[in-house]
Amino acid sequence: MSATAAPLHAIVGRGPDGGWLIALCSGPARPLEVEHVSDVELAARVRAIEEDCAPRWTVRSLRGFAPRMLAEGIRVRRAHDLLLCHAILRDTIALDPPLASSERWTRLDVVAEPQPGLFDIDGGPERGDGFDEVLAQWQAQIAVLDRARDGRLTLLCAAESAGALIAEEMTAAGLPWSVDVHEGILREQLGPRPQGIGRPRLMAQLAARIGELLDDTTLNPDSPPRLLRALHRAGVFVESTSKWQLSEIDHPVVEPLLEYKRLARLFTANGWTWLDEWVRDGRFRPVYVTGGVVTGRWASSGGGALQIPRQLRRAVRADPGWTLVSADVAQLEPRVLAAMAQDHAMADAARGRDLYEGVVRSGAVGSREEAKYAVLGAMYGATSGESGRLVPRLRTVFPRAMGLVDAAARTGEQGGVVSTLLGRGSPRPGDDWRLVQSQAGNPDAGSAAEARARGSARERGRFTRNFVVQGTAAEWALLWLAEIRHRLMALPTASAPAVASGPVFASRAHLAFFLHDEVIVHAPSEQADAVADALRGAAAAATQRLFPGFAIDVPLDLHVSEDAGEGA
DNA sequence: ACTAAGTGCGCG
DNA sequence: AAAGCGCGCACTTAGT
Repeated sequence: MSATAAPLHAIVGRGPDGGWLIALCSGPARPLEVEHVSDVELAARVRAIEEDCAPRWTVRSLRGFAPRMLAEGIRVRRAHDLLLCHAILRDTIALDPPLASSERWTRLDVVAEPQPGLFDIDGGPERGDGFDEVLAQWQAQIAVLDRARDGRLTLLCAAESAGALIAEEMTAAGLPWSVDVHEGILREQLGPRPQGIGRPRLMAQLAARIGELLDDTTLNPDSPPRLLRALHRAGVFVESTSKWQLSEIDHPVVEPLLEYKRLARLFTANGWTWLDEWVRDGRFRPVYVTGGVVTGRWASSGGGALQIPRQLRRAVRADPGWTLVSADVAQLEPRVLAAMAQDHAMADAARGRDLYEGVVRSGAVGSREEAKYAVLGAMYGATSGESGRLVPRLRTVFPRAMGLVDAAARTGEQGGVVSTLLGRGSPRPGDDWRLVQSQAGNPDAGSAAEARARGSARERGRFTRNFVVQGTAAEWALLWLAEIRHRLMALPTASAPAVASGPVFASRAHLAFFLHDEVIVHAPSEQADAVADALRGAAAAATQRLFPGFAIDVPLDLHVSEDAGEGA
């Protein structure tokens, strides 16, 4: 490698409509060499430099840069996304002062991008940054990271950027999706595809039956107010038409109504229209919005990628000669809580596959069901009901873990900010929140104002309580993803037939889906075992990275099969 | 005719 | 209108 000899390199390329696309190759401090290249030359230069020294490519947004490189068949190994890292470093409380906030480096909250392949979002090249501005922001971020006492924020920025790279790669590769299987499910559940407007046959039949049972043949079950009135007329006194309320009522209309709701959901959210719009060439290509949730979780835009109903997972099918390796973490969040709080008792309970059984063994509660309610209630801030009743029992058995979430809740209630393990900060309370709190402090404030203030304080406490756990779990997941990518890149290319996953992934095992604590890898069949090892090894590595020196089990449920259906 | 808010349900 | 967190999307209704 000639990396040490090469100067710090900046490539400045013209975007399609005259803006700038800038990539800085960072590395050890070296003289800066700026190279202007035309749009046509850009890909070739990136490829050459990547092969030469695998730098950490620094760009305004990987959402602009990565898809373009992938389309050219180029895959960069490391990157730094200035928009995403600006958001982290601006809001962190691990640094005083944090990075200066700048409008110019704040992601515009973006509209869904209907046509994958365009990259004019998030102020990509078209936003018109000057090179000096990008360089200055990069230097500001590097300076802030150098000042940090430990490497946590640096790790977080690297993981966040790796995540952004992976998100673009997964969109490019797509999730292999069988239109035939999907249509089979639709036909079986709903009947044939309706021509033009109108309900599918089985939905229409149910709607008619509901109308008869409620004595209103013009009733539209899709209208909650009318449905509620019709239910009341028929003597069904529910307060809303939600399914959890209906399911507690004993009346002949309940069954067809719940069935109607189930089918309506399938039809409107994942019916034929969804297939037409989102599945092309046997691939579902959702757009992931990395850093889209304040906790650091990903959001998605379009296609409801994060809400694929489990009943449709059967439509996820490997291509011939390929297989799907899926893995998810059992009870990630409480495991992360135990480790970040250094709670050895809870880590003991977490030993093995089922944390809830471990909680029972600890003696805190009597049954697995109770353990589940108690643990979820602890992380979400339950105060009443079954869950709220059980939470206090955990305080005596797991004082450190409970102390951590309780402290986070108190901070939030008082208007403070909390932080994940790697240093992502929670948002400050909004003006309206503070107004409500200060109004309650006025001498002439009524009891209603005080109740409102208490309510919103507790609400915020539940948010910050959950933030530290959800956010740190998201960090574990990012580290896992990055490590998976790294290990998959080390596998040889396949002898299996090439698949329709774009130039980079046609012959390589690749991440195809990610959802908070689970991944799906599309891999040549002969590499199934190697991929499974990679997923397990990556999980162990992520755990070591995030919780060095602390023993915590993070077991995976792993499946290898041709489809990603339940229990496959 | 168009938009914003409310409702309900899917996912973790 | 879940108790108890975080999301996205489709549909209806109320408001302009």
